[in-house]
Amino acid sequence: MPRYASSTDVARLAGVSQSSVSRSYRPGASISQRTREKVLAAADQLGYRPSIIPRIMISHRSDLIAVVIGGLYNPLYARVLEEFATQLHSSGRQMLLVPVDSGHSLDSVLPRLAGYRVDAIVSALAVLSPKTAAALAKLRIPVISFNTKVSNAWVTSVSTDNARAGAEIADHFLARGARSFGFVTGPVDSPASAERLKGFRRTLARRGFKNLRIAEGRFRYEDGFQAALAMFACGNAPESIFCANDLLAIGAIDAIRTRLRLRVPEDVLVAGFDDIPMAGWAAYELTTFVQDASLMVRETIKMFQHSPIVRRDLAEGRVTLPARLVERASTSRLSRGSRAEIADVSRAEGP
Amino acid sequence: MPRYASSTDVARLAGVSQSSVSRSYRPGASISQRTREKVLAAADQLGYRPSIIPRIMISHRSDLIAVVIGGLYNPLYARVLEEFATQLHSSGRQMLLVPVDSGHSLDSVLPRLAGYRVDAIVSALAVLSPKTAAALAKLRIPVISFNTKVSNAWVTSVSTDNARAGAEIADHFLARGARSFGFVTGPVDSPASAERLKGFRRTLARRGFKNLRIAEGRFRYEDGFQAALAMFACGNAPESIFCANDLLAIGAIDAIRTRLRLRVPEDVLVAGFDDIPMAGWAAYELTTFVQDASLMVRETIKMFQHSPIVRRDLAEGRVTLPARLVERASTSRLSRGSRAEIADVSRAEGP
DNA sequence: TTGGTCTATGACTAGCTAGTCATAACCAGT
DNA sequence: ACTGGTTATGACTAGCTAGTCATAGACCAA
Repeated sequence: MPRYASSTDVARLAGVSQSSVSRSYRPGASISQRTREKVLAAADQLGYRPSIIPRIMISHRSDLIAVVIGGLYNPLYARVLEEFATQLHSSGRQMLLVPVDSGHSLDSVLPRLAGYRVDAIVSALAVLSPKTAAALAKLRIPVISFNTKVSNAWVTSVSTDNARAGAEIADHFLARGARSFGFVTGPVDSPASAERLKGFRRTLARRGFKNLRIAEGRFRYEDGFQAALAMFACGNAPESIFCANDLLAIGAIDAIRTRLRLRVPEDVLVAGFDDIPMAGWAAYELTTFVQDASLMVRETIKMFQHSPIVRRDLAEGRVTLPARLVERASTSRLSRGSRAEIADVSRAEGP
Repeated sequence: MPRYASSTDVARLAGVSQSSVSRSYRPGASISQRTREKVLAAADQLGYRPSIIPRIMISHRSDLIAVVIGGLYNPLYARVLEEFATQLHSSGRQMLLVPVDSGHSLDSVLPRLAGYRVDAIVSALAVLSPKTAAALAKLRIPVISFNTKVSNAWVTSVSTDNARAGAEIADHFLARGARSFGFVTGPVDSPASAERLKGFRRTLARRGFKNLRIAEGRFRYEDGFQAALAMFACGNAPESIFCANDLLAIGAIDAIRTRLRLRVPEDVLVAGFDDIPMAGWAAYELTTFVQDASLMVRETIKMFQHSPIVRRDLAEGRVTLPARLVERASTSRLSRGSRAEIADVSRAEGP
């Protein structure tokens, strides 16, 4: 067991009081050069570092921020996590990383986090049921829901304007000449996916296109692959497909090209969401929406700088950031008429 | 400031002693049903959860494990991190995530980690200089170096048998008929990359092939892309390329196909390392090596179950795991003779 | 009733650091 | 030498929980 040396141990060895040891580590404290040197020499010999554990008890501040996250297979989340770690670290706080299975609730980990007296919880991905929210309010832990709009006195949220993006891509497809449309969803309980669909569908309807093929996915490459096959299997193939995220879109492109023997973008336009690094790869050149991870994280961290009690009303507890469309080759042009025959996919398997 | 309720608060409200509150949360403790109910009701009202902070002071055990990691842009690392989080969590420990820039030293974060009295440090990616190692030994914090062979009384390591894999892929290329070879490295200070190259080069030499083109990369897609262009730019193009990781390999494939207008695998065989999800994508079908993340993490966690003092010799502090070759289409066949003319890449830009 | 056993409860304490307060040491000016 | 002010130091304490120990109360058998 790694028994850490205490300031008392150092004091004994240096022949001074514990107070002097403590002072040696506080800049600006009233201590003589001579004593400080004695202390630091003794500390070095014992491998002493001041503990912040007692301070947590006294000050009720742990500088620990719990980040509850899952789905790191999605590079966007990996990126967001790294951004969180970096920003928290540089503001002198530590990140307690708590894994959750996608869609799982915070409930089961709450007691443990409370036990460590975390200063705040950032919940990306975990479900925030009203019951959980109530429990959090009782514990008085500020919670920032990342990318999911929930909000009460103790829960605030930072998210992207998904509906707006859905509307934008609809007009983008129309401007490129597409006249039939498909959408590949995320998991049914994903509000982000639902909002993207809503904006997409509403704008299409407003422009007079009510027909929208929808295939279900769960945010993974394989789902996009299968969804594309399913969409093209029963005739009436769409000329453009908007996918709830980039992994789905890339899966769809691979299915369209390698199984259906169609071309992207000549035969089908495909767009995604997130702008993960793979979207820029030469094989895909995927049109997508950038979510500014750095900004989102910065806004999230701002959220718990000020006590939730300071906030005047709930609206202040909600931040919505725009997503920016990045146009790439995957939606550059349709070559109507030259469309190749759709390959037989009756025996379609997974990739 | 989220002032957590204390057991004394609960005791006062419930009209019992602090001891009884504490006992109410310990299964098997000597407490009457009636009292426990009173306590739990009061606790619920105040939103009380026992703090583990005082226990850390008394028992010298924080159940905190620091994981120092960077390079999450590489899906392998994201995967490993998630695995760590999950396994640590299910063994009742918490993960303190510390970000580092690739290749940076542990030194700068060490005082902070010591301040939180972490039970152990897992270092993936961070450099472990002898000086740092000495500091760690003084602090008496066990350190497990993940995927880098370092080892002294307080530092143990878990890594992959990289040289072996390099040898294996050399023979694989030879068996597929390749007679010229290229290698794309990781950053110069990456031991993993160096070992993979070493095994690859030695085996080729042993089989009579001394000529090996080497291009430098830094583990990213863009580097693989540029490395491939550079390799083919000055004539003498290799028939097979082994890349230090999958991102490099995928970048190389994209460059070979979209810029050089050559085919993979017909004109060039390409293999990578890590088996990230993208390696299995239909567009690439990349031959690569699986590192069993789950097993590596399990072995790493085992490392700090037993005090380093218990270990009888240094050899016990080093675990090397095999990497398994996954053959996919990217190395399936060369069609010698039919090789297309290499496109002009004189004005080659990034992807 | 008495003595013994068992259960339930409360008082007390270890563990460590940063801050408060009191005091000791030192210095300069008179 | 003495006063007043400054600087350096030590004693003491808050903060919270799980464990130890002592004791009060309940219960049973004799």
